[in-house]
Amino acid sequence: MDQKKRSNCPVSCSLDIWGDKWSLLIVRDLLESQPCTYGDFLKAEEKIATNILATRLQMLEENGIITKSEHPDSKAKVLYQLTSKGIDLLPIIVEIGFWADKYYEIDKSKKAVLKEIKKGKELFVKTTIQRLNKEIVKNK
Amino acid sequence: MDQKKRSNCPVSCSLDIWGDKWSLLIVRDLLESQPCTYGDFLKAEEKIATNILATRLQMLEENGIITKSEHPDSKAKVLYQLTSKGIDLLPIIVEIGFWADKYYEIDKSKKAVLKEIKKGKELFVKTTIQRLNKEIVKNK
DNA sequence: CAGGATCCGTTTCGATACTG
DNA sequence: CAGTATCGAAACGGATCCTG
Repeated sequence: MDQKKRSNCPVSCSLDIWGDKWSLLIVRDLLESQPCTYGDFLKAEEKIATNILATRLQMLEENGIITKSEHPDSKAKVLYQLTSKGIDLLPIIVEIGFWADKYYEIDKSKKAVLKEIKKGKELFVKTTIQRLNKEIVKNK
Repeated sequence: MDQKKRSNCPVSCSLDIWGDKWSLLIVRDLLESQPCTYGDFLKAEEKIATNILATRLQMLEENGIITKSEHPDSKAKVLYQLTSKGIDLLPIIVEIGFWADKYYEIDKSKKAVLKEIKKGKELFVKTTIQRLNKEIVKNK
């Protein structure tokens, strides 16, 4: 909401997401399987605490990266999903993937996915962004 | 040094750098102007505290992202520069730049640079990585 | 029962003073 | 100039408790 006073450097602008471990993992979870519930995030293997999760979800919403909406079935469940702005983070996550793949032992299935993406990175990024954007509308 | 026990997810692997505000800024500074001294980092507009800077430089060195070396002129000065592994972070920083440019008001000069890069991203990344790698050897 | 607020001991941050 | 030491403030994170 209140745009923090910050330098005009691109990196500096985006520190809320990239300068925070948990925000990064939330974005990753959403890019992999939208939409997610509060409980879905808690299930992730990195074990985020409930209060930390709540503050990060709020921050990401205020920054226009994600939105909340009701679950069609039960009011109790809340669905979180990326906005277009959030979806546009995909190319960055993909590049992080390439880098990690080069220097660390990563999961074999993830490795295979990255290899496929590399063949046609531009196309993959473009079509995935389109797909995710379409899915937003569906759940409106 | 001691590879932390961590999930094999690419994002999870690289949390030391991307999950920490200061590490990210250090990498940015180095990509913009190698090599840097301790004092150079302190001069950056984000005002990092000396103890924080020290811990981050140590961590980045342990992770093989940067190296320390003596200044040719005076022993008192220490030069920090990226390794090849660190230089390979460039594509990620570039993507962050594109994203920030799309959604935030960024510095005009930076905006112009990004526009140029966009025209030939692949080439820019490739030649810049080559240039930086050559410069490492020079200062050995 | 899912989402999330509250409490509280522990860790980390970060500003400044200080040392080699 | 390149770092350590100190110390109050802030953030973490785990358990538990509320609320619809």
